[in-house]
Amino acid sequence: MSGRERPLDARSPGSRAKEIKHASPVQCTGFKEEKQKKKRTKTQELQKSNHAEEKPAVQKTPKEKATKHLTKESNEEQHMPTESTKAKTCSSTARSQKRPPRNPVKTQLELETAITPETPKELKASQANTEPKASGKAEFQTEETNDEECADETMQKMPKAKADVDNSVLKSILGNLKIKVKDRSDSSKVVNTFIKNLVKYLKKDTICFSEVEEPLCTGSYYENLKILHPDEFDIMLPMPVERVNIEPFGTNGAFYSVALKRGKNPLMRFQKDDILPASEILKEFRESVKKFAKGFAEWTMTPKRKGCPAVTLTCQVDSVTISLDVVLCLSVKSSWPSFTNNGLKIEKWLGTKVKQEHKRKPYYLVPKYEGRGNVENDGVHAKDAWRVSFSHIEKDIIKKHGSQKTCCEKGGANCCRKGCLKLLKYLLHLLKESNSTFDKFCSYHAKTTFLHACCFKTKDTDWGESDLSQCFNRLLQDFEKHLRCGELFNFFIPSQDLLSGIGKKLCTQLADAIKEQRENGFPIFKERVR
DNA sequence: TCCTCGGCCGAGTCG
DNA sequence: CGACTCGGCCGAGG
Repeated sequence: MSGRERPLDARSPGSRAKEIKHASPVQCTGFKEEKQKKKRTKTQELQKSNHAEEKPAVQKTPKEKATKHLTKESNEEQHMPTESTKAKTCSSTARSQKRPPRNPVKTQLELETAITPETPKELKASQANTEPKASGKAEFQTEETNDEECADETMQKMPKAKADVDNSVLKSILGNLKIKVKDRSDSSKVVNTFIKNLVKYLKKDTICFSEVEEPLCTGSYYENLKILHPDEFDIMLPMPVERVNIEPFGTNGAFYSVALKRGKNPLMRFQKDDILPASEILKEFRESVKKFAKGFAEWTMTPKRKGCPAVTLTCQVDSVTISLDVVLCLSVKSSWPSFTNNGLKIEKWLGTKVKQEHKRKPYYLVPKYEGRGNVENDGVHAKDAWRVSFSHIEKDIIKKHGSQKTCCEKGGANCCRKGCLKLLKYLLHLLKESNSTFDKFCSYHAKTTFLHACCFKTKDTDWGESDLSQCFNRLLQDFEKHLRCGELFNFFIPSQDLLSGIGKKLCTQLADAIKEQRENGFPIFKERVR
């Protein structure tokens, strides 16, 4: 895909907006083990000596816990603007195409037992239950239907039993998608070490990038949405820009030409004719990373890809090739571009306060363009345009996805939102693998569909843990609808249609493929297991 | 149930 | 005094 995500803008928090400085994950890498040991013993000591007063590690009683939470929340509110955010890029898409295919799912007892024998039929049958009889319109109407038709429990149980079957199948698939602890540990160690040192290097040994801020870890790995292997990492390195002028590049509101207003920003040296040329900055950044990476023999630079904002490096960890996208971006702490005004419609889902908090965060600009770099627009080359990114907001929303604060927390009800999204991503991944003409679709399409769906079905009870199958099917139908009408608007920038660059025919094909899977009990999931 | 990682904060240290 | 580092705690996930 060619880049397509777009973030919006946010009102700047004033001065403190930045401080993403403290300990980033990256910081505490190498010492982690030692640290943790120490930590543990220390904690024990503390507990013994009961020196604790408030925050001590003692929290044994629920009461204390509650107190803590409260404190924390209030802290959060106060520090809101500080929260680290990340922007994500589309790079992952391009990357996924290039990455060596790996077999997704390994056979697992769990799955086999769950799926049992004559899968297709059984699944199909069960599915028939979950779905409304006719077309896949509003699945949720099933509920109503049920209410009407079957007032008595037995009737209600029937569909439920089948739904349970579906759920168990899907859950076992989700189980297979989990990342193993050791894999996660191994790869995060490697990545964190590299990034930590890269940032140090940029700060101390470069001029242009000396002001780089704490890394923003974005992308599915850090959203706990990564499936199968921890093999893709997206790290954004923000450069603060105090005052900038941005002018839309093109008409969809996702791309901009950027000019620094006067000041002593180290990037100023790149500015020509009131344009901060993305291509040159990216080039310089790439050089710096390259220079640094020479000291890390295990990491290999991958060739530059046109229109891709990331500098990608790969590293072999055990049998897995990890790819790390490092994206230089501009961090803008002023209000989001006006194209975002009608986006991020999360009021009914997460509330207006949450929305306001998000909009006070900075937004990011990544050196990414669409189409040919030579295309000119008001004297600006496309390759020098920047695309807005709101990955940090996406990450935050996905982490705090409940309409109730306690959703998926201890003591709160669990929902199946993340499960649904993981399954959708996985299905898309498999379909792409089976048919290379689907290359243009990417997981960002899945994520965007999901976010829109959350705004439509806003209650946590709309995504009950036990309704996984129903919710997943509903999400798939949403996706199909978007595909059939060729419209999937950027969640932050509604004027950008993420499907606009993809042929209508292709969209329809994908919709058909998904429908087929849905109606036949997802044979593609099963092929993987056998 | 216990462990690891990521995220956040405050204390401590350095310049 | 501010910038940076370290250590501790917590939640999510496995």
